[in-house]
Amino acid sequence: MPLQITYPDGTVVEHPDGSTGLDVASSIGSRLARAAVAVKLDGEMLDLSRPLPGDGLFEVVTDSSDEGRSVLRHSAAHVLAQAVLNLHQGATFAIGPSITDGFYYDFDIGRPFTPDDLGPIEEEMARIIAADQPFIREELSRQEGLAVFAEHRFKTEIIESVEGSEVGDGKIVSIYRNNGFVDLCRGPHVPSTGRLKAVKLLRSAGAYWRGDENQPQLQRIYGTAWESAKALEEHLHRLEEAEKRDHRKLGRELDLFSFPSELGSGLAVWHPNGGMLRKQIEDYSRRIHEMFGFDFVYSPHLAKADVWQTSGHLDFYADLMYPGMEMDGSDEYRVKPMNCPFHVMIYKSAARSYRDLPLRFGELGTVYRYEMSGVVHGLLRARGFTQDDSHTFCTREQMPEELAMHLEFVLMLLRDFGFDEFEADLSTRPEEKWVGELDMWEEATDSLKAALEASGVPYRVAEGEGAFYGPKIDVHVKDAIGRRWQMSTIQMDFTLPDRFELEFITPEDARERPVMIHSAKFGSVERFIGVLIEHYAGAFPMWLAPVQAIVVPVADRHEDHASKVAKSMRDRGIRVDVDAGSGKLGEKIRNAHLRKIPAIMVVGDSDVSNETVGLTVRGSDERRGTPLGEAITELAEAAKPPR
RNA sequence: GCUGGCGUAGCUCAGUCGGAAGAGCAGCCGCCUUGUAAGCGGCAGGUCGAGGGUUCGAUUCCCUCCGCCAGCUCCA
Repeated sequence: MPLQITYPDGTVVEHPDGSTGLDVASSIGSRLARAAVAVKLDGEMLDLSRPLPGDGLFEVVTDSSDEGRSVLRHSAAHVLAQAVLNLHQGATFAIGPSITDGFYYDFDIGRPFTPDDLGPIEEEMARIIAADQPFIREELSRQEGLAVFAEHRFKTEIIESVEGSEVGDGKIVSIYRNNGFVDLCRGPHVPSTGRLKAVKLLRSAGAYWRGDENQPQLQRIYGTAWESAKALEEHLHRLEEAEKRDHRKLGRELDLFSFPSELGSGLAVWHPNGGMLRKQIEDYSRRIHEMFGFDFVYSPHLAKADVWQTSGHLDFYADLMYPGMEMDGSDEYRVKPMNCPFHVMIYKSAARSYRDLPLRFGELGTVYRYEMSGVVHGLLRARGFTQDDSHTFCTREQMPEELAMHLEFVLMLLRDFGFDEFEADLSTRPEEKWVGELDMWEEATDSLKAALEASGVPYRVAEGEGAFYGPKIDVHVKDAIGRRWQMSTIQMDFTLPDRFELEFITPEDARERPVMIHSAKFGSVERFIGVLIEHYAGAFPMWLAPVQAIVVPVADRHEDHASKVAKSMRDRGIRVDVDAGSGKLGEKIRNAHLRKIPAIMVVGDSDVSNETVGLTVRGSDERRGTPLGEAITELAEAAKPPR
């Protein structure tokens, strides 16, 4: 019986029984066949050399598609394993998947890899690739599989744990052989090792078996593979560019902040430039909170341990909290990891009526969390940081409208900071541990969903990933180089009002519990600034730039005039510096560029006599002889915050 | 927390197989008086992350601590 093969354009073409993916691809075109690394039949990926198992929708997976690269990388991972096993007597191997932009493989060679190990492994891989060994697929029974990998405990464990979703309901395992090397693998693979044109190993690191710190630690080697040397080059170049944006590096270069080791890990100090940047951001936060009807509150940095007991933090969050402080004879105190209990106290400070609700308490609250030492990472993961935190207390009836408002709020804020691509996660009720009433969960989840639908933000539902105390929305942004960052969060809470026995008086003079919405719009101010620095590569829009303009006198005799120009700019609210150094003009211009100051104003003889400046605004050309008043008006306009 | 790699001047980095610590930039002082990305000369700057050990002698070797970097499922 000939196969009825449907092409992506809908045409159906007959192919003889036993035709392979490569046969079909070749019949379509030789270029396509050359670019092919695998095929898909009804969505299932198959090796090129495998006879098509039946009729279906046929697609060619080419080497420069995401799926194709993933096949390349997976095959490269096999070659890596082959090389390591060749080179290291007694080595065993665990898993080696393709990942975004690369691949890795986990090994146990009885010792860690050092950077010096990578070179020889790469050479061995090059040898295997040059030999152009074919990858051959075989299917074995579970028993046979266990026999083949009897000496490799991790492979054995994988076979034993294979679920019904795997090949043949888990009764059959597939393996790939090339030249004596055998790996357990679902496939598909490229036809032969020679198809790997551009492979590079990047680094080694420890990694726990199955990601579990109670399991043995394996040694992982990371690498990357691309369809061509050029694509590999481009990728390495992108890595370099990302490195240039590193907020820790830019933070030092632009003199924004530092992490003095004397203070301890994860604790930042803000220098004047960073302080100005941060002030602009926090001022903006206050303005927009006020706009959306939030009240400002303030709370201390520590509180009695009892309150953390009541809130549940000591039961669920103690690992991340700094240990208690006890003065002789008095109560134990804890530094705050969150602001919620304080805002709850403010709620409780008076008898609340339904007429008071919703109550929205906002605070730039600094919290401290003892993050594991290995995860501390500049501003993006610090141990002391400030949340633009709010807690909204409202009735159940008000909940949908409040949630929609919170989402509108965070989207406006993120857009104002130059992010325009969003993705949201809607995390729903966990299967097992949860509190509150089922219909309340459903109502809240539906409200969050409705708010997301209305906003037009694409979202995915993270089934069961909500906290035990309520569903939530996390908003992610894409930055200038396409990376995804989690920023804002809007979180329902059905447990704190209970734990603290919050009440309000209803129109019927009954007592009822309010519900509570936690929300952090920046997430953490520190982290947000870290992301902003990387997004803008340190070249902030003018309203955020610590120094917005610099006046550069051409020679000493222009310094008085430069000061006057600066003064009149300052009067218009522009943050301006004068470069009164003794250097040449070129040097001062260069320094201004390095400081990423948005506007440069050069003043020389003709400018003094004509009341003009040589104006260069970032992104546009120099304009010699611009009238001073015109320049100032223009810059004052450009320096205005979005709201 | 765990594994590995690191820690030398404010910054970026040389160097010492155990025997007097270096460069560039930045800083300071002079000269130059400058028109859009580095003018020239000089000076100063380091308990070689901290503590302990081995040694005649430690920045170098060993141990502990502090700090930094990468990674620690994107599941054959």
